[in-house]
Amino acid sequence: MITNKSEIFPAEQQQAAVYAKAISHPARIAILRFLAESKVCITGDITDAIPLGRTTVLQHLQVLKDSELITGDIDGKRVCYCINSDRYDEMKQLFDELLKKINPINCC
Amino acid sequence: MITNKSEIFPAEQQQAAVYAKAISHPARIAILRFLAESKVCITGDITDAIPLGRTTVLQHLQVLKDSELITGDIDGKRVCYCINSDRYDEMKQLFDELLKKINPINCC
DNA sequence: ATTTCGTGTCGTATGTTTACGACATATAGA
DNA sequence: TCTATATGTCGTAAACATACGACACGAAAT
Repeated sequence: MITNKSEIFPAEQQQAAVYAKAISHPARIAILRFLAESKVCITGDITDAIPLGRTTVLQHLQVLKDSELITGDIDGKRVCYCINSDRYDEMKQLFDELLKKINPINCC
Repeated sequence: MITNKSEIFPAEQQQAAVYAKAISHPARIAILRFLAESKVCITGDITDAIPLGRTTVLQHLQVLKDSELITGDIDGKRVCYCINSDRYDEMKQLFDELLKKINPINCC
């Protein structure tokens, strides 16, 4: 059975949905905020800052990487996770446009 | 096994995540846009406008209702789905604050 | 050389989401 | 009354998400 038909919708809406999904868990919002505020962004530090198991945090990091909102580059022994500014700006713009387009009217 | 620990995060982040989840599928973005643009917002019309089965559309409507972004009031024979302006404004504000707080820095 | 530390991957349990057909109900019209 | 229409509910299959322990690997410290 087909369990995903997302591709039949306009690309713009698909991409907005991808970003929305990326930030649809409080842990991932917390990770983004931590990355934005910290200067040293390595996995260990992130795990310490988020009250979840290390594996779970890694998983959330992977979800964020899949959405391309963050990068995870190897820096010698450690891995440095950073917010991808370009994608982040794209997300902001997509949300801005989307929210502007939807103007609630009371129809009933 | 515990499979959800969302409640350990700040309420603000939880609520932002709830709204993000609500718009994390292109079908639901399409529904919101349709509701914003149409004057007659009944289930049948929505089903006609979204290229998915009627049951699936109803399910997406239920997700949006759970997030309180829309209401679904019975209007005689028909049910009128509308965007909940108050919640919609709250979502806009939460996203705005969140996106403002996260200022990407290149740490590597 | 051995241990420790930081990291990633694998497996697994449980719950949620997406998609839809089949059925039920209730109102309006023939 | 019977039929058509609009709607909601139930069940179910497949996939995805969340959470975490156990294991593997490589670099640095002892």
